[in-house]
Amino acid sequence: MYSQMGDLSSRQQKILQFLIEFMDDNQYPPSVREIQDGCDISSTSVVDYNLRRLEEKGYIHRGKEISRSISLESNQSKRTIPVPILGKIAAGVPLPMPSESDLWSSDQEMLELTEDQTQGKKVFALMVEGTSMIDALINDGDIVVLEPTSSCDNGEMVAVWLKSENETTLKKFFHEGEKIRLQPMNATMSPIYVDPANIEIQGRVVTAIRSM
Amino acid sequence: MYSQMGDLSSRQQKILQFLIEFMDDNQYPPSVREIQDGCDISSTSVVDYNLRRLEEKGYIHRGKEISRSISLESNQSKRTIPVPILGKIAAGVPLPMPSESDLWSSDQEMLELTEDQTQGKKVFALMVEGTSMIDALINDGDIVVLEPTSSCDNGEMVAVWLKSENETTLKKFFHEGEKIRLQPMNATMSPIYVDPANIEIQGRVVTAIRSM
DNA sequence: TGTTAATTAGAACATATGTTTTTGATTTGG
DNA sequence: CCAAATCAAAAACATATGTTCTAATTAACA
Repeated sequence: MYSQMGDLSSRQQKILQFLIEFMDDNQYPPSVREIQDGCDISSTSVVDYNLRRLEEKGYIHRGKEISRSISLESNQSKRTIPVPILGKIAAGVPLPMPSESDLWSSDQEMLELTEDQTQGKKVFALMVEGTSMIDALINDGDIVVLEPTSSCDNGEMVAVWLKSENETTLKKFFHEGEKIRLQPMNATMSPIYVDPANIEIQGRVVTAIRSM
Repeated sequence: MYSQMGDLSSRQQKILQFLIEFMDDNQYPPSVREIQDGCDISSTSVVDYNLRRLEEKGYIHRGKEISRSISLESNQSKRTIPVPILGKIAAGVPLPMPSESDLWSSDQEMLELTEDQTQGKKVFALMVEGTSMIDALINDGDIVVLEPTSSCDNGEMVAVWLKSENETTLKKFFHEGEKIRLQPMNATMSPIYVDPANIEIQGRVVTAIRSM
């Protein structure tokens, strides 16, 4: 009996499912006989037969005569990058500029992000406290991921330290003549114009994440 | 001769380094004899000895009498979960309720998320088009991660299909007497009250992600 | 220094494990 | 329906592989 999923027999599907679960639980691939037991198969040769089919069809890869050398061809879950949560960001509290050592100190609250989300950059994260960033569509409890920088290009979303206001905020940055325009993410909100001497860029916002 | 890195002998360091590289190249752990060759060690017993030390010190984990069952205890970058981006969500466009097969079909735009972000649930993702979700602090280009459901508890953030308005929107759900209150995330916005017969819950929002 | 613990070495052992073979059942296509 | 391909079962085989034993060597230490 064949199944809906492409060109795999029900037994091959079951094996593939077992492979995923097994390598999920343990950190190593199962042996032929463990597959046999886990999928209620009567013989190791049947396992071997179906593994060959799975390899032919490109679902897995095997090493010859090497035990536990099955690897999933598709489900290569990408690596994650540990990102330190350095602190909290709130109106009236300056951002702590992170040092190299901060980024690697161990007993730090950590967040696991994919490379997509860090964009390959060396980043740190902050938890947003309060609703003062609401015009940047950032709410209490959100996490913003920042790349340390003290300068930026037009149109980039940055964490800006407003000296006169004693406040750190997230805005889009535009250099316009003598002034700098800080544009909220929220299109219904109005921009503010500040003097270049009054601000200090503290980081470029790479990603914002909200967990419910 | 001992090294700088904590309490590992140079040989143990070399083995640990080899383990990382080997499991990076291949998708499975090395055998004792492969470690022996890779690290120029004269005997398998020496490998075994140092593996025991590495396990004692918490660097690795091994299964008894199981081949290639070494797993790294520290460098366990968590695995990512592929999440399908099933489509776009915009005002006036109903959400496609995903079927089981949709969630596993292959040639689908994919997003890699960590287990933290999916909260271990079987989820799908949608890209937000337009600014109609701005009161939920969701902007054009954002990605929302949803867990399929047709019911929910009070206070949960859900994707709601407003039949009369022919519109899908993201709101916090509150059952209040005869009516249902849909509360925007944005505290400056007002809630709307609707008749239970007029809505259809399409998914629970698990995470929202904005990439800059 | 001498004594103990840690490490290395070589060999052999026990079995875990991939592979093959043979035979039989089931399904598929004309 | 028949023939061919596909799949399953059981047993046996070959070796890959974790483990152990004993002895030698080196490092630690007081």
